[in-house]
Amino acid sequence: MTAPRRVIASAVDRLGRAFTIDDLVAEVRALAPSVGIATVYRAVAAMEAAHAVERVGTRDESALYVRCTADGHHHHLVCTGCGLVAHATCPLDDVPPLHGTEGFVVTAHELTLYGLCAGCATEVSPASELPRS
Amino acid sequence: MTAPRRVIASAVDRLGRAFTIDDLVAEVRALAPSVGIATVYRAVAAMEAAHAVERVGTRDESALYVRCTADGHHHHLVCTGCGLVAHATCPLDDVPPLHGTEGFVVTAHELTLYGLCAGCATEVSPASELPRS
DNA sequence: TTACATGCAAAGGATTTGCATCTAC
DNA sequence: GTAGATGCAAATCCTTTGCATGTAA
Repeated sequence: MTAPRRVIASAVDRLGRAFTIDDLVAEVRALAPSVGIATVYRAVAAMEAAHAVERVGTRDESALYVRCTADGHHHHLVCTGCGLVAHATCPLDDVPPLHGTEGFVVTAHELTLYGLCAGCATEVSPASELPRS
Repeated sequence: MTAPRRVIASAVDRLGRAFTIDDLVAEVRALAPSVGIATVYRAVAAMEAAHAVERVGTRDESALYVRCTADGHHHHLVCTGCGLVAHATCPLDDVPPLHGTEGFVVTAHELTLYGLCAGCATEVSPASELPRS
């Protein structure tokens, strides 16, 4: 575990919300200005392989990630106002089969929930956007 | 409605499965070799705006699309073996709240189901992969 | 006609990689 | 000492855009 990796990991923790590589680079460089972009990309790839972060889509042509604190099968609830992320249990666990499957055997699914967090829900402007993919 | 648009639309129909722009360009050029890549990108963007196709993720760094035949809110079931796509009703319609939301108001969700179609489920090798995002 | 579609090539932008150097263990 | 990490710059590759031309209505 090298110093840049430590800085990157703590930057992800400190962000506490969905982030792009650019977001993360900015956060990292606030503390360690010399860290290269390639290093951040490589660190995020490693964290993704280790299930420490998960890609939840795309924002402005860039990959969007969230820190994955929960173990096992779960999903993410992303606030479209501020990017805050919460974990949610899988609502499909209780849903038996699936309609319209036409002989399909479902082996996996991807689910991301979007909404407004308690803070953003009470604000005036419903905020702009966040993801796309 | 120009000739290239017509060719592209029918190519999407003929594919009948999840496709990348490259897949579509190949299919289009089998019939109309002179069609430019930019035209395909523009046509797909128009079809996406018209809800005729939907982006369901990424495969090999390229956007992955499916043709959207159903109206209204629905999801897609993508065969990881052959890319065949089926439509599925939303299994979350029946699921009331959500656990672990911590004050979140859910306004939208993205769900894509993966599995094996009837044909691929009976084959020997479970096939490789398909999406990523 | 008149606005929109097309094709080509160039541009843009995120992400990856080569390589020499450095660092953790 | 050695494998892996780093940083820089160059390279990749998907996607978009400028522009002159073509085409549908």
